Amino acid sequence: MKQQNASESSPFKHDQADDSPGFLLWKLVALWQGKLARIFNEFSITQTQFAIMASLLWFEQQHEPPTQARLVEHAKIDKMTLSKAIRKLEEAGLVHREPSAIDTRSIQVRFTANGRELIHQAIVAVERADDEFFSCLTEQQLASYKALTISIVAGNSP
Amino acid sequence: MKQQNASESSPFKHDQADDSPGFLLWKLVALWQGKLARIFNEFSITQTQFAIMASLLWFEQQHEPPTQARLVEHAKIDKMTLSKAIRKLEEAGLVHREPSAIDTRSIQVRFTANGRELIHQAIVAVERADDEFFSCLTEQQLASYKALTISIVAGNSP
DNA sequence: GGCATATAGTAACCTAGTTTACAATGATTG
DNA sequence: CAATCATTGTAAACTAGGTTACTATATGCC
Repeated sequence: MKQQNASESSPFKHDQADDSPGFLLWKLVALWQGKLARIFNEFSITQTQFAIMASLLWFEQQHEPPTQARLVEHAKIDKMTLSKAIRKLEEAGLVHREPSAIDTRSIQVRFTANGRELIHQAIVAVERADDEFFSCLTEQQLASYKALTISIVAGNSP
Repeated sequence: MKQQNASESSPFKHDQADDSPGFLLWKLVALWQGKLARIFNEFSITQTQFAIMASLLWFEQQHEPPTQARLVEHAKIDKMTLSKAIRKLEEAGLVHREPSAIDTRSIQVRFTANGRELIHQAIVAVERADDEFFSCLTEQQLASYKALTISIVAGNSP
Protein backbone atom coordinates (compact mmCIF):
# COMPACT_ATOMS: atom_id res chain seq x y z
CA MET A 1 0.00 0.00 0.00
CA LYS A 2 3.04 2.25 0.10
CA GLN A 3 3.36 2.82 -3.63
CA GLN A 4 0.43 3.25 -5.93
CA ASN A 5 0.26 4.82 -9.33
CA ALA A 6 -1.60 8.04 -9.90
CA SER A 7 -4.68 6.51 -11.45
CA GLU A 8 -5.41 4.30 -8.47
CA SER A 9 -4.46 6.23 -5.35
CA SER A 10 -6.24 9.30 -4.11
CA PRO A 11 -4.16 12.33 -3.27
CA PHE A 12 -6.83 13.70 -0.97
CA LYS A 13 -5.55 13.51 2.57
CA HIS A 14 -8.84 14.78 3.93
CA ASP A 15 -12.30 13.94 2.73
CA GLN A 16 -14.08 17.00 1.48
CA ALA A 17 -16.40 16.50 4.44
CA ASP A 18 -13.55 16.33 6.90
CA ASP A 19 -11.99 19.58 5.77
CA SER A 20 -8.36 20.51 5.93
CA PRO A 21 -7.72 23.88 7.57
CA GLY A 22 -6.64 25.24 4.20
CA PHE A 23 -9.90 24.22 2.58
CA LEU A 24 -11.84 25.75 5.45
CA LEU A 25 -9.86 28.93 5.03
CA TRP A 26 -10.68 28.85 1.34
CA LYS A 27 -14.39 28.65 2.08
CA LEU A 28 -14.17 31.35 4.71
CA VAL A 29 -12.37 33.65 2.34
CA ALA A 30 -14.89 33.04 -0.41
CA LEU A 31 -17.66 34.18 1.93
CA TRP A 32 -15.70 37.13 3.21
CA GLN A 33 -14.65 38.31 -0.22
CA GLY A 34 -18.21 37.98 -1.40
CA LYS A 35 -19.43 40.19 1.39
CA LEU A 36 -16.77 42.79 0.66
CA ALA A 37 -17.39 42.60 -3.07
CA ARG A 38 -21.01 43.54 -2.52
CA ILE A 39 -19.95 46.61 -0.59
CA PHE A 40 -17.30 47.67 -3.09
CA ASN A 41 -19.85 47.24 -5.79
CA GLU A 42 -22.23 49.62 -4.10
CA PHE A 43 -19.49 52.22 -3.98
CA SER A 44 -18.33 51.35 -7.48
CA ILE A 45 -14.76 50.77 -6.43
CA THR A 46 -12.50 47.74 -6.48
CA GLN A 47 -10.79 46.11 -3.55
CA THR A 48 -7.54 47.63 -4.78
CA GLN A 49 -8.98 51.11 -4.96
CA PHE A 50 -10.36 50.70 -1.47
CA ALA A 51 -6.97 49.67 -0.14
CA ILE A 52 -5.36 52.63 -1.85
CA MET A 53 -7.83 55.16 -0.57
CA ALA A 54 -7.67 53.74 2.94
CA SER A 55 -3.89 54.11 2.83
CA LEU A 56 -4.24 57.60 1.47
CA LEU A 57 -6.56 58.51 4.30
CA TRP A 58 -4.07 57.09 6.73
CA PHE A 59 -1.31 59.24 5.28
CA GLU A 60 -3.53 62.25 5.41
CA GLN A 61 -4.18 61.70 9.09
CA GLN A 62 -0.49 61.16 9.76
CA HIS A 63 0.39 64.23 7.70
CA GLU A 64 2.71 62.18 5.56
CA PRO A 65 3.39 63.19 1.98
CA PRO A 66 1.06 61.02 -0.12
CA THR A 67 3.16 60.21 -3.15
CA GLN A 68 2.45 57.18 -5.28
CA ALA A 69 5.70 55.58 -4.22
CA ARG A 70 4.74 55.89 -0.55
CA LEU A 71 1.34 54.43 -1.30
CA VAL A 72 2.92 51.49 -3.09
CA GLU A 73 5.01 50.80 -0.03
CA HIS A 74 2.21 51.16 2.46
CA ALA A 75 -0.60 49.43 0.62
CA LYS A 76 1.77 46.77 -0.75
CA ILE A 77 0.38 47.13 -4.21
CA ASP A 78 2.35 46.86 -7.44
CA LYS A 79 3.37 50.31 -8.62
CA MET A 80 1.92 49.88 -12.09
CA THR A 81 -1.37 48.67 -10.68
CA LEU A 82 -1.36 51.65 -8.38
CA SER A 83 -0.55 54.07 -11.17
CA LYS A 84 -3.51 52.86 -13.16
CA ALA A 85 -5.84 52.69 -10.20
CA ILE A 86 -5.01 56.28 -9.28
CA ARG A 87 -5.84 57.39 -12.81
CA LYS A 88 -9.20 55.69 -12.53
CA LEU A 89 -9.84 57.32 -9.19
CA GLU A 90 -8.98 60.65 -10.75
CA GLU A 91 -11.37 60.01 -13.64
CA ALA A 92 -14.03 59.17 -11.09
CA GLY A 93 -13.35 62.48 -9.39
CA LEU A 94 -12.30 60.91 -6.10
CA VAL A 95 -8.69 62.11 -5.99
CA HIS A 96 -6.47 64.45 -7.87
CA ARG A 97 -2.82 64.28 -8.64
CA GLU A 98 -0.43 67.19 -8.48
CA PRO A 99 3.26 67.02 -9.30
CA SER A 100 5.36 67.51 -6.21
CA ALA A 101 7.35 70.74 -5.96
CA ILE A 102 10.11 69.11 -3.96
CA ASP A 103 10.70 66.06 -6.12
CA THR A 104 9.46 66.80 -9.61
CA ARG A 105 9.41 63.13 -10.50
CA SER A 106 6.89 62.32 -7.85
CA ILE A 107 3.20 63.01 -7.68
CA GLN A 108 1.15 63.95 -4.67
CA VAL A 109 -2.25 62.33 -4.47
CA ARG A 110 -5.03 64.12 -2.63
CA PHE A 111 -8.68 63.38 -1.98
CA THR A 112 -11.39 65.45 -3.48
CA ALA A 113 -14.26 66.21 -1.13
CA ASN A 114 -16.22 63.44 -2.81
CA GLY A 115 -13.39 61.00 -2.46
CA ARG A 116 -12.90 61.69 1.21
CA GLU A 117 -16.58 61.33 1.85
CA LEU A 118 -16.77 58.10 -0.10
CA ILE A 119 -13.87 56.41 1.59
CA HIS A 120 -15.23 57.35 4.99
CA GLN A 121 -18.53 55.74 4.17
CA ALA A 122 -16.88 52.72 2.62
CA ILE A 123 -14.71 52.18 5.66
CA VAL A 124 -17.72 52.37 7.92
CA ALA A 125 -19.55 49.89 5.72
CA VAL A 126 -16.61 47.51 5.74
CA GLU A 127 -16.33 47.74 9.49
CA ARG A 128 -20.00 47.01 9.84
CA ALA A 129 -19.64 44.01 7.55
CA ASP A 130 -16.72 42.92 9.67
CA ASP A 131 -18.81 43.06 12.83
CA GLU A 132 -21.61 41.20 11.17
CA PHE A 133 -19.33 38.56 9.75
CA PHE A 134 -17.89 37.66 13.13
CA SER A 135 -21.06 38.28 15.08
CA CYS A 136 -21.74 34.57 15.36
CA LEU A 137 -18.82 34.29 17.77
CA THR A 138 -18.89 35.18 21.45
CA GLU A 139 -16.47 37.78 22.79
CA GLN A 140 -14.24 35.03 24.05
CA GLN A 141 -14.33 33.08 20.84
CA LEU A 142 -13.55 36.19 18.88
CA ALA A 143 -10.58 36.97 21.09
CA SER A 144 -9.37 33.45 20.67
CA TYR A 145 -9.86 33.58 16.92
CA LYS A 146 -7.91 36.80 16.68
CA ALA A 147 -5.09 35.44 18.82
CA LEU A 148 -4.82 32.32 16.68
CA THR A 149 -4.90 34.33 13.49
CA ILE A 150 -2.16 36.58 14.81
CA SER A 151 -0.06 33.51 15.57
CA ILE A 152 -0.51 32.11 12.11
CA VAL A 153 0.28 35.45 10.50
CA ALA A 154 3.37 35.79 12.66
CA GLY A 155 4.42 32.23 11.95
CA ASN A 156 4.27 32.84 8.22
CA SER A 157 5.63 36.34 7.87
CA PRO A 158 8.80 36.82 5.88
CA MET B 1 -17.96 64.86 19.95
CA LYS B 2 -21.00 63.15 18.54
CA GLN B 3 -21.00 64.79 15.13
CA GLN B 4 -17.89 65.59 13.18
CA ASN B 5 -17.48 66.26 9.53
CA ALA B 6 -15.58 63.90 7.33
CA SER B 7 -12.37 65.88 7.20
CA GLU B 8 -11.95 65.89 10.97
CA SER B 9 -13.14 62.56 12.27
CA SER B 10 -11.41 59.27 11.64
CA PRO B 11 -13.51 56.38 10.37
CA PHE B 12 -10.99 53.85 11.64
CA LYS B 13 -12.54 52.01 14.52
CA HIS B 14 -9.35 50.10 15.18
CA ASP B 15 -5.80 51.37 15.02
CA GLN B 16 -3.88 49.56 12.36
CA ALA B 17 -1.82 48.15 15.24
CA ASP B 18 -4.90 47.01 17.11
CA ASP B 19 -6.28 45.04 14.18
CA SER B 20 -9.88 44.30 13.46
CA PRO B 21 -10.58 40.62 12.79
CA GLY B 22 -11.33 41.48 9.18
CA PHE B 23 -7.99 43.17 8.73
CA LEU B 24 -6.26 40.21 10.32
CA LEU B 25 -8.10 37.90 8.00
CA TRP B 26 -6.99 40.11 5.11
CA LYS B 27 -3.35 39.73 6.11
CA LEU B 28 -3.72 36.03 6.67
CA VAL B 29 -5.26 35.57 3.27
CA ALA B 30 -2.55 37.59 1.60
CA LEU B 31 0.05 35.24 3.04
CA TRP B 32 -1.94 32.13 2.23
CA GLN B 33 -2.69 33.18 -1.32
CA GLY B 34 0.96 34.06 -1.80
CA LYS B 35 2.00 30.61 -0.72
CA LEU B 36 -0.51 28.98 -3.02
CA ALA B 37 0.39 31.27 -5.89
CA ARG B 38 3.99 30.10 -5.71
CA ILE B 39 2.86 26.50 -6.00
CA PHE B 40 0.45 27.14 -8.84
CA ASN B 41 3.19 29.00 -10.58
CA GLU B 42 5.49 26.01 -10.39
CA PHE B 43 2.83 23.90 -12.02
CA SER B 44 1.93 26.67 -14.45
CA ILE B 45 -1.72 26.62 -13.56
CA THR B 46 -4.07 29.15 -12.02
CA GLN B 47 -6.04 28.83 -8.83
CA THR B 48 -9.14 28.39 -10.97
CA GLN B 49 -7.60 25.62 -13.02
CA PHE B 50 -6.51 23.90 -9.83
CA ALA B 51 -10.02 24.05 -8.43
CA ILE B 52 -11.41 22.66 -11.66
CA MET B 53 -8.98 19.81 -11.89
CA ALA B 54 -9.47 18.93 -8.24
CA SER B 55 -13.22 18.77 -8.87
CA LEU B 56 -12.65 16.73 -11.95
CA LEU B 57 -10.55 14.28 -10.00
CA TRP B 58 -13.27 14.07 -7.42
CA PHE B 59 -15.83 13.24 -10.09
CA GLU B 60 -13.53 10.66 -11.55
CA GLN B 61 -13.20 8.96 -8.18
CA GLN B 62 -16.97 9.09 -7.64
CA HIS B 63 -17.54 7.82 -11.18
CA GLU B 64 -19.75 10.77 -11.91
CA PRO B 65 -20.12 12.05 -15.46
CA PRO B 66 -17.72 14.99 -15.68
CA THR B 67 -19.59 17.45 -17.83
CA GLN B 68 -18.81 21.14 -17.74
CA ALA B 69 -22.17 21.90 -16.22
CA ARG B 70 -21.50 19.49 -13.36
CA LEU B 71 -18.09 21.04 -12.83
CA VAL B 72 -19.60 24.49 -12.69
CA GLU B 73 -21.96 23.32 -10.00
CA HIS B 74 -19.36 21.51 -7.96
CA ALA B 75 -16.46 23.94 -8.21
CA LYS B 76 -18.80 26.92 -7.96
CA ILE B 77 -17.13 28.64 -10.84
CA ASP B 78 -18.83 30.76 -13.46
CA LYS B 79 -19.65 28.68 -16.53
CA MET B 80 -17.90 31.01 -18.96
CA THR B 81 -14.80 31.10 -16.82
CA LEU B 82 -14.90 27.34 -16.72
CA SER B 83 -15.39 27.05 -20.45
CA LYS B 84 -12.31 29.12 -21.11
CA ALA B 85 -10.25 27.47 -18.41
CA ILE B 86 -11.04 24.05 -19.83
CA ARG B 87 -9.91 25.17 -23.27
CA LYS B 88 -6.63 26.31 -21.79
CA LEU B 89 -6.22 23.02 -19.99
CA GLU B 90 -6.87 21.24 -23.25
CA GLU B 91 -4.27 23.39 -25.02
CA ALA B 92 -1.84 22.52 -22.25
CA GLY B 93 -2.55 18.84 -22.84
CA LEU B 94 -3.92 18.25 -19.37
CA VAL B 95 -7.49 17.28 -20.27
CA HIS B 96 -9.50 16.53 -23.32
CA ARG B 97 -13.06 17.21 -24.15
CA GLU B 98 -15.39 14.82 -25.91
CA PRO B 99 -19.00 15.52 -26.80
CA SER B 100 -21.34 13.38 -24.78
CA ALA B 101 -23.23 10.70 -26.62
CA ILE B 102 -26.23 10.94 -24.30
CA ASP B 103 -26.71 14.69 -24.31
CA THR B 104 -25.13 16.12 -27.42
CA ARG B 105 -25.13 19.61 -25.97
CA SER B 106 -22.85 18.63 -23.16
CA ILE B 107 -19.17 17.85 -23.14
CA GLN B 108 -17.34 15.30 -21.07
CA VAL B 109 -14.02 16.39 -19.69
CA ARG B 110 -11.34 13.81 -19.00
CA PHE B 111 -7.79 13.93 -17.76
CA THR B 112 -4.92 13.06 -19.96
CA ALA B 113 -2.23 11.00 -18.25
CA ASN B 114 -0.20 14.17 -17.85
CA GLY B 115 -3.11 16.04 -16.37
CA ARG B 116 -3.90 13.37 -13.85
CA GLU B 117 -0.28 13.17 -12.82
CA LEU B 118 -0.02 16.95 -12.51
CA ILE B 119 -3.11 17.41 -10.38
CA HIS B 120 -1.99 14.65 -8.06
CA GLN B 121 1.33 16.33 -7.53
CA ALA B 122 -0.28 19.75 -7.17
CA ILE B 123 -2.70 18.49 -4.55
CA VAL B 124 0.12 16.94 -2.59
CA ALA B 125 2.06 20.19 -2.80
CA VAL B 126 -0.93 22.20 -1.64
CA GLU B 127 -1.52 19.85 1.25
CA ARG B 128 2.10 20.15 2.26
CA ALA B 129 1.84 23.93 2.10
CA ASP B 130 -1.27 23.67 4.20
CA ASP B 131 0.56 21.67 6.86
CA GLU B 132 3.43 24.10 6.82
CA PHE B 133 1.21 27.11 7.02
CA PHE B 134 -0.53 25.92 10.15
CA SER B 135 2.50 24.20 11.64
CA CYS B 136 3.06 27.05 14.09
CA LEU B 137 -0.06 25.94 15.97
CA THR B 138 -0.26 23.08 18.43
CA GLU B 139 -2.72 20.25 17.80
CA GLN B 140 -5.11 21.82 20.24
CA GLN B 141 -4.83 25.27 18.78
CA LEU B 142 -5.36 23.89 15.31
CA ALA B 143 -8.47 22.04 16.43
CA SER B 144 -9.73 25.19 18.03
CA TYR B 145 -8.94 27.23 14.94
CA LYS B 146 -10.79 24.80 12.73
CA ALA B 147 -13.79 24.75 15.03
CA LEU B 148 -13.98 28.54 15.08
CA THR B 149 -13.59 28.74 11.33
CA ILE B 150 -16.36 26.22 10.87
CA SER B 151 -18.60 28.34 13.10
CA ILE B 152 -17.92 31.47 11.13
CA VAL B 153 -18.48 29.71 7.83
CA ALA B 154 -21.72 28.25 9.14
CA GLY B 155 -22.80 31.60 10.54
CA ASN B 156 -22.33 33.26 7.18
CA SER B 157 -23.56 30.65 4.77
CA PRO B 158 -26.56 31.48 2.63
C1' DG C 1 30.94 70.08 -12.82
C1' DG C 2 30.09 65.40 -14.85
C1' DC C 3 29.30 60.56 -14.85
C1' DA C 4 27.08 56.37 -12.64
C1' DT C 5 23.31 54.72 -10.31
C1' DA C 6 18.83 54.80 -8.09
C1' DT C 7 14.01 56.25 -8.02
C1' DA C 8 9.09 57.84 -9.67
C1' DG C 9 5.99 57.08 -12.79
C1' DT C 10 4.10 55.33 -17.23
C1' DA C 11 3.10 53.25 -22.05
C1' DA C 12 2.31 49.07 -24.33
C1' DC C 13 1.29 44.68 -24.00
C1' DC C 14 -0.50 40.25 -21.81
C1' DT C 15 -3.54 37.23 -19.15
C1' DA C 16 -7.42 35.79 -16.29
C1' DG C 17 -11.89 36.36 -15.47
C1' DT C 18 -16.73 38.56 -15.98
C1' DT C 19 -20.87 40.15 -18.57
C1' DT C 20 -23.99 39.94 -22.25
C1' DA C 21 -26.02 37.83 -25.84
C1' DC C 22 -26.70 33.94 -28.43
C1' DA C 23 -26.90 29.08 -30.98
C1' DA C 24 -27.88 24.49 -30.40
C1' DT C 25 -30.04 20.94 -28.32
C1' DG C 26 -33.12 18.75 -25.04
C1' DA C 27 -37.41 18.45 -22.11
C1' DT C 28 -42.27 19.47 -21.38
C1' DT C 29 -46.84 20.16 -22.16
C1' DG C 30 -50.84 21.51 -24.82
C1' DC D 1 -46.37 16.58 -33.04
C1' DA D 2 -45.54 21.35 -32.28
C1' DA D 3 -44.81 25.24 -29.40
C1' DT D 4 -42.59 26.72 -25.44
C1' DC D 5 -39.25 26.60 -22.06
C1' DA D 6 -34.76 25.14 -19.90
C1' DT D 7 -30.04 23.73 -20.29
C1' DT D 8 -25.26 23.46 -22.27
C1' DG D 9 -21.75 25.71 -23.97
C1' DT D 10 -19.52 29.65 -26.50
C1' DA D 11 -18.19 34.17 -29.02
C1' DA D 12 -17.21 38.89 -28.36
C1' DA D 13 -16.40 42.77 -25.75
C1' DC D 14 -14.81 44.56 -21.42
C1' DT D 15 -12.22 45.10 -16.93
C1' DA D 16 -8.70 44.56 -13.54
C1' DG D 17 -4.36 43.58 -12.70
C1' DG D 18 0.53 42.28 -13.71
C1' DT D 19 5.14 42.30 -16.60
C1' DT D 20 8.48 44.43 -19.34
C1' DA D 21 10.82 48.09 -20.87
C1' DC D 22 11.25 52.82 -21.01
C1' DT D 23 11.64 58.22 -19.79
C1' DA D 24 12.77 61.69 -16.73
C1' DT D 25 14.52 63.28 -12.74
C1' DA D 26 17.33 62.99 -8.54
C1' DT D 27 21.38 61.67 -5.88
C1' DG D 28 26.01 60.27 -4.88
C1' DC D 29 30.74 60.11 -5.95
C1' DC D 30 35.04 61.31 -8.30
